[in-house]
Amino acid sequence: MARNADGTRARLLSAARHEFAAFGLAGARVDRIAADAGSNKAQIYYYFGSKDQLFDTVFAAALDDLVRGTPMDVNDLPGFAAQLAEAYEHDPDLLRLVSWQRLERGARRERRERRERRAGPTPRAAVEATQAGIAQIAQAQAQGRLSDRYPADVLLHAVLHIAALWAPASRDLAWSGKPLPSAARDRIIAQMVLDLVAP
Amino acid sequence: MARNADGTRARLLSAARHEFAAFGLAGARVDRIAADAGSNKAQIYYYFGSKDQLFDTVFAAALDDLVRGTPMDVNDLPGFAAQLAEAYEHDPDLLRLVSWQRLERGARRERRERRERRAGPTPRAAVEATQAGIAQIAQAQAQGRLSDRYPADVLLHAVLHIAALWAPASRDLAWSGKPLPSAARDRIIAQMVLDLVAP
DNA sequence: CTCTGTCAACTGTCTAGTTAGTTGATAATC
DNA sequence: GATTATCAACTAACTAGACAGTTGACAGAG
Repeated sequence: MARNADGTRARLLSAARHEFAAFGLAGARVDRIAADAGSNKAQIYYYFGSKDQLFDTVFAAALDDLVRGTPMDVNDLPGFAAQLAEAYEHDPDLLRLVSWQRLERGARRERRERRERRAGPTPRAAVEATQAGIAQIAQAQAQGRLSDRYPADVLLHAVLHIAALWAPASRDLAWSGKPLPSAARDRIIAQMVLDLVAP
Repeated sequence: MARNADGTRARLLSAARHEFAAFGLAGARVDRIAADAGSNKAQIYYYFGSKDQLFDTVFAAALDDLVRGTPMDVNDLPGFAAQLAEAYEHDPDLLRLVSWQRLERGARRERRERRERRAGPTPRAAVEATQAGIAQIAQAQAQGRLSDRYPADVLLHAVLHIAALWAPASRDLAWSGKPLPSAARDRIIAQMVLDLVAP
């Protein structure tokens, strides 16, 4: 086997991303990740330390990628939401990872676990982008370019969730199942956001 | 220990509900459920057949309770959303169960699992209520009492998600963390729904 | 030679599911 | 009304496999 540290690391990360997205932290199998990456289980511990740390690394990378790849445009929140929806469609693992992270690595009391498993660190780039986004929205509201019916953080939160409305991880019983074309979906999402932010 | 089949079954269900809400299907421990219920592991298999079936039972009961306890009022969707939000606040396990169900029991391809674990059945009462709700919304739209900017199923879907905006399982990085009073939260949710449904 | 990357095999623990047997209530039999 | 049979409810102990994490050896590159 050719020696290639960066390549192995990247293959492990990619395999871990798929595995965690599919099965979550508790359901993921370290052996499966190693096998999928064409590597060895020991490599995972060599490179990432533990299963939990591997998950945190995968999650942080995914979120940072998303934030960098789909920057918020405060002057076009409807378009931003539509772009997000397309990112989610293009990579269905993304929102699943987010959901797993909320459920399994969030700040819940975790009544009693073997090892005190503390919540994972939040990815720096994503946190900063979010804070900046809230500030921009607040400013636009102050200038009357956006409705101030809602607090800025609530508004951003709502926009992010509306963008995720079509993701498989959001589907509920109200879902007819008939697949809406991307363009139509984007139009609906943009219109909904417009309904919320129009001054 | 007094013998009480119904009581034991109920205690097991309640313990399972907490356990599954906290840890999900893969993370839940059958032994813990039995211990919490003050019962025995074998009773779980006696009453429910398997861990998966126990989860499905818990989930169906939770969803049916919710649907029955918070019926949709097509003439007051904003109020309906606010009521939902209060139900979610009152029982934080509810939306966690829904999230776990989507992630772990949904119709995903499940790349390869030991046993062919097919997706769980959808609770009858909830499905019927949802279909009825969509029909009512469509009718109200046809009569001009609700905006027809959005298809009826999309509208209901959006309303359900907006109601869940404040649930811990939805919190993302845009979340400031400062707890909004229930009344203020309900007002915001109702306003958002109004923005979407006003003709 | 030595350091880094790699891996097969191993370990101790955990876990879903099973089993064989016990207990208590109810009901039939004398 | 006492004795016995029956069955549902219950339990402790067990099994077989799965799992996260470890080790020690080995190989290629500088």
